[in-house]
Amino acid sequence: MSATYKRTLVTSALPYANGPLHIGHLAGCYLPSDIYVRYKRSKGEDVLFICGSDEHGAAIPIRAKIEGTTPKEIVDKYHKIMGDAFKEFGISFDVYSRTSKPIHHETASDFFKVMYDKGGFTEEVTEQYYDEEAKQFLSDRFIIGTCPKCGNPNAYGDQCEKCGSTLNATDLINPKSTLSGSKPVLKLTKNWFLPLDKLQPKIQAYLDQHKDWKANVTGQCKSWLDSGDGLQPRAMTRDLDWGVPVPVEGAEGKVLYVWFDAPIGYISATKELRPNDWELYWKDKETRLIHFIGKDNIVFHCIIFPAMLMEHGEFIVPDNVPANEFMNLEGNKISTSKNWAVWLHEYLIDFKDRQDDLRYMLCANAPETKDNDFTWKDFQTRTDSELVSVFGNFVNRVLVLTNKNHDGIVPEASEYTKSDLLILEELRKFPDVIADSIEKFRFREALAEVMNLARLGNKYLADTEPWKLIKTDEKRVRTIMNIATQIATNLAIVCEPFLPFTSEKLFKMLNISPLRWAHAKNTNNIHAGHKISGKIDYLFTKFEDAQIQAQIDKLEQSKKNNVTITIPESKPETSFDDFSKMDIRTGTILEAERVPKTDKLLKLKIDVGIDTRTVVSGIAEWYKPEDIIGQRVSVLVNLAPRKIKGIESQGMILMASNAAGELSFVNSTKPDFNNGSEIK
RNA sequence: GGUGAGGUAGCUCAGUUGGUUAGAGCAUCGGAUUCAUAACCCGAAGGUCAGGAGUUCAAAUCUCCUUCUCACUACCA
Repeated sequence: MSATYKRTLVTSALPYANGPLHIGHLAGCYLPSDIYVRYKRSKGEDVLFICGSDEHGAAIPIRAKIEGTTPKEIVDKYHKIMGDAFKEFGISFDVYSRTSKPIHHETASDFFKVMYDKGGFTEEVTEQYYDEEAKQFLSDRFIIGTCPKCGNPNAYGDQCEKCGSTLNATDLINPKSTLSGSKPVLKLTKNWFLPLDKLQPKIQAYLDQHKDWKANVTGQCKSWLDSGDGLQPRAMTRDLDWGVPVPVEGAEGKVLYVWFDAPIGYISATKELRPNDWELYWKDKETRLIHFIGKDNIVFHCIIFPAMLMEHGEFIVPDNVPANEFMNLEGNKISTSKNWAVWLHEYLIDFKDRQDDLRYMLCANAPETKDNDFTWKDFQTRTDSELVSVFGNFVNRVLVLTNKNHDGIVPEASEYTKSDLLILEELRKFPDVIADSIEKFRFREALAEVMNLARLGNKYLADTEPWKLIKTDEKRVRTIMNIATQIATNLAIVCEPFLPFTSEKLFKMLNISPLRWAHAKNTNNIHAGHKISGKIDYLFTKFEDAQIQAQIDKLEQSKKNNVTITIPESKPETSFDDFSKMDIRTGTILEAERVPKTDKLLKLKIDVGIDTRTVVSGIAEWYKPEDIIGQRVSVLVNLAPRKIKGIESQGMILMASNAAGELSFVNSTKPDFNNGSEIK
């Protein structure tokens, strides 16, 4: 299929510039794309590799506000950290751009304009809050007010973090702008929507043409198309001042939705790289467009972006989106906020010049078909017993024998035995086998084949025993060592996409310039009489137990530290009057049972002194019903009753919540306090 | 609860459209060997393919049910 294409455009998901990169990013997206691109380049194919930082979206100004700095400082900081980490790990982007660049603003803006002029959007006018002092519309996150449901005075416009309910900013009582503190006013605002509902048949047809996509990818697309009412219109503009301004009259103070502008970043980065012929890569039917992403991005790359490209009209659409699943770490989900991660910039310090060891592990154990687990112990085992013992050892045996018996000069092959010819035949097969796996995006399989080539070499040496024969039949040994050296040379070629640093090192030790993929089919890449480097170094070394243990300890530590990391800021001042409106009493749980068909809810019967009442509470994740009978609790008793899952809840239990989101009962510490005692 | 993806050897994972005796690496055990980083090479053992029912000459693979894990989503007063 790829034979009909003249060139390939490969993109990697634009990482969001509000935090550093970890091994999950590498394993899920950047490493596979890099392997793919390096392989294509080695084959001499026309390929571009595009990436950059995603620097827009509401999360960045919010983070800036929290850290007391500007959005620009945030994105500058992380753009550098991420770009450096990619470079250090050999992720060989042809361009690493960023969406804050003028060229991107211009490209995204034009893209929107073209779609707009064609009537590609529907307009919808809604009432949104506007801050008259700051002179801008407020996105939901910038408004706080009293939650209409639980009375929490600090609910955000999109969600009340106290009761968890999803809100509209207009639902809030006493809304306040977090920008100026002033009371926002309701103003009509217009936003532009991509009518995905109307585009559904087109998207369906597009997906139907790509039955060869990975199961996890098609599965998720299907669930969007088939669920409920199918696709829904989605707003492509936001009332925000951080991003690409909407290039339409009457759109002052609006920017493009971050998910509209981010994938266009692929286009603007290509423009930046190839100002003269970028269109060849985006508009020519003979270009194959491939997006490497993690599973969290599937919907945007398989549905929304293709829809945008189709509606714009001039562009080709993605031919494949080989999304990976997630990588877990030591049995737990990787989490930036919980600091449960192996950070790339830290790995580079702790394990200097050992990028290929990590590249190897993350590819050999990549989450290609399902979520996988990374453990440090496994990492140590696999590098020790595979990279060191199989790959490195084979190369070392060849080089040491050559130096010892042949003064470092590659000996000539004279007569091939039958088994020699079989080995050479095997050797010639490897590049195609490996290539076939890479073309199918099966990188772990491809890497396993690379290792099999090293195994072939080890076996050949074990079978022919040149160190014994050297005493009796030097001529035969010369042939054997010639073949062994050819194997090592071809290994240097085929390992390059996966282990670029190792490949370079190996070519240096062989004292030849790097060869390309097509050469790997030859069995005489290194000529008799060639002098290899006198300086022989191990390609890989084992990890010390202490090094590995230190990493495990570091993670354990961050688990503990994490609890104190994020303590929520104190809320605005309140009055005693407001507080004394709350009627909080001590109580005792008499009965507890799970609410059917929910994960978190327990139905409780509580004696609060005044009466015995039913309370529904979202604590099932932390407490088992049978364990909390007789538990003393604090209950807000004058909260308006509310029906939850058909059960009327008559109050609310007070819970302490720590940084990890765990809940704990709050109660009076003297056991003989009677139910119904006031808490004030 | 809804949707999607999964459950295969002690561990980490392959198994393409149903087709001989279900594979690999690591770990384990035995053998051989010393050029090599206690490395390599040969061999053995190890599986009721989550459980059950069905379709078929034939099921890890297709259908249904049950169960568990993960992601998104709903539920949180």
